[in-house]
Amino acid sequence: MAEAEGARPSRVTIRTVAADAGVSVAAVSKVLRNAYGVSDGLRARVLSSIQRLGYRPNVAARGMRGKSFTAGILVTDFENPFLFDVIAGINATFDAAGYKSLIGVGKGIGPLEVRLIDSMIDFSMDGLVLVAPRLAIEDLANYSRQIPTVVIGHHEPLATAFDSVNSDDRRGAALVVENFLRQGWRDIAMISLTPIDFHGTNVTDQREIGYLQAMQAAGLSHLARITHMPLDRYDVVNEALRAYLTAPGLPRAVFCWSDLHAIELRNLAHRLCIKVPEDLAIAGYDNSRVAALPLIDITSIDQSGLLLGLRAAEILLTRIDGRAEPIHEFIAPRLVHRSSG
Amino acid sequence: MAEAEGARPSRVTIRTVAADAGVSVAAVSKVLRNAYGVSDGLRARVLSSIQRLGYRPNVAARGMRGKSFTAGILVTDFENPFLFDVIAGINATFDAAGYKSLIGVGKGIGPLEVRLIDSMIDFSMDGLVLVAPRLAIEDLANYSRQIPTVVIGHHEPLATAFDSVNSDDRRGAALVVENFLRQGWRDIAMISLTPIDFHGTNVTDQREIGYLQAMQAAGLSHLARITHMPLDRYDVVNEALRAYLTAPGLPRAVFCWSDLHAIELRNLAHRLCIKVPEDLAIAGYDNSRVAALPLIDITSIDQSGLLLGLRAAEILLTRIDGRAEPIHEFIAPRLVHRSSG
DNA sequence: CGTTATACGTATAACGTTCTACAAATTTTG
DNA sequence: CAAAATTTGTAGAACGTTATACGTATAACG
Repeated sequence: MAEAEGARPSRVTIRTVAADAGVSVAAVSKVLRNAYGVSDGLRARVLSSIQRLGYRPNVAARGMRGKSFTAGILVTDFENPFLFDVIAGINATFDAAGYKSLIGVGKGIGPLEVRLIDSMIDFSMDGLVLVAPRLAIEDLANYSRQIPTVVIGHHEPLATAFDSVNSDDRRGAALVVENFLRQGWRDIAMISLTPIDFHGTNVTDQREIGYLQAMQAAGLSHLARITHMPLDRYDVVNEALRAYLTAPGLPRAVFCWSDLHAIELRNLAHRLCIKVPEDLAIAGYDNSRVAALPLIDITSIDQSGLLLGLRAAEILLTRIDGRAEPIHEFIAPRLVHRSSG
Repeated sequence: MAEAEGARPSRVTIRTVAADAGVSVAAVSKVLRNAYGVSDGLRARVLSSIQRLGYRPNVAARGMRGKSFTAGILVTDFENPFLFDVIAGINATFDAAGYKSLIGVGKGIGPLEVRLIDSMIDFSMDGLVLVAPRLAIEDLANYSRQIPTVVIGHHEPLATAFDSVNSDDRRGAALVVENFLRQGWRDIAMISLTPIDFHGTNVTDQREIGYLQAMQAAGLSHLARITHMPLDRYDVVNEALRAYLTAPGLPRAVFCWSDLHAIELRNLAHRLCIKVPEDLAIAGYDNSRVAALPLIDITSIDQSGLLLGLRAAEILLTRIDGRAEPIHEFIAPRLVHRSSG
């Protein structure tokens, strides 16, 4: 395949279309936005010109005055398989509404997230979906005043400038405890995430509260204990889990903050000849594909990422349309039982 | 936290800065682009105003005349963990060059990919990195004439309008065959991907060629056989693999197109009491994190996604800077040996 | 000391849209 | 059938930048 070298072909603009159809630029714009005041004849003429020339409105120029019909999605990274479903859900809603989305990867680094959001605003996107942002709370408040924003995975029920959609993390944690109790285990511990945020309203806290409350409800407060671990540094996690398994006072059952912890834990248990679930029961969170593999097979909480994404996008669209009152919504989690506990 | 309701604050523009610094808009623009003809005094004044007001140039407006310093990345989906490294590599290079990236998820659906690329062009992005695009060849040729483009995971060494960076897929396949041969196995089969593309230059073909050539080099052409399977539909894959394992004439060793196949295969073998690697040796591709888990532990080819991404971004930057001669580069793959074969 | 370079700034026309006025043509009224 | 109301289309000013062309000071030259 050999294509012509040299200058890139000049773009078909609204002016090209107007000239071709023999009408004014304004008329073409009206057709594009299907605004008031176009006859059927004119519309047909313009539409056929658009078709013939393969015209596409320039989003950048469009955004400078009106809407760009594009929203930005900010995620931390792709390592967490849960995000895949969330994004699929968001995009499904957007597709149906004629919106497009572009994704930024913030890697959980505050300053990078800030830059990406800046970038999205600068591209005059119409709205933002932030998934588990690590932003400082004042940045979040600040941005949401500049651009319609929906947050997933960040509890802040009193915020008015942005909306949120969350899995009911307290309920999720309770589901795990109840599941363990049903099997007769009482010595239930939790492995949670090392706090990284400065504020006290995030997902991790909710799950810990849910765990503690469920233990209390069962009269087991004295057995409840939480160990914190990071998620990002693989070797650190591995070392910490190994220490956890070899220390005295190993619990009967462990509720892990993420499948990634749970998977690692089952692997290590296997190596150390600790039988799962006979000696140690394990449950994870996110119901990831790996957890479902027969060789791994870990009980997990399904957050229904798809639904979270769907709703977040729907809510964003109404916020873009001018709604001012905040919406804070919860999605019910679901426990998937497997051989690990 | 309660923030003020109502109108979103109006943006700080280049005009605001100019007024604040007591200079012309043009002067500010010059400082921004560090163009010729600004005194140190003026620069300092403008810079301090920018700082104080928190001014950020609007990328959309910027892109309408000059560069937007943003590139688009198109990926198929996030299910394939290999993409994670690629994106990290791309972003590392971009970061260093003051570029930002926004990601579109094409889900391997041609029309959606087309829309996303359109969108990126419309946002006047400076360039495109396409990762394993499913685009029709004429679309690819067409787009690469409109905007600087680098493709990863798509072999087309004669293309002049775009650049490419690829893992040496033939060599990767050969590495697997050689590994199996070293262990004394001769009856080596391949599970490849059901062809989805219309053209004959893609990754899948390259791996098949590499496999066949390596078998031939070992005088084993008569034993070489390739079975095709899809990747997307989980249940279909599972069913196909089960049939594969129970049919007569099971090979001694299987080279799988992706870790996702290999993982599923090892799981099923486990269920069917086929010992790995004693009865059946398995190798995958991509060296994903799951393949590395002790409970899974599958021999795999590392494509070095990070390096692929790094180089692709570097090459894109030079193409944006005006290079006209095409670059088509290869990265050497590496075999990671594990217990599966 | 006049002439020429050179450095520094400024107006202002793009870029591709949207959208508010407004004019012209057509239809509906009384 | 004139007056009013409505429909249909057009100018042209934004939007926030870049970049060209052009003035001035100031410095260098013979």
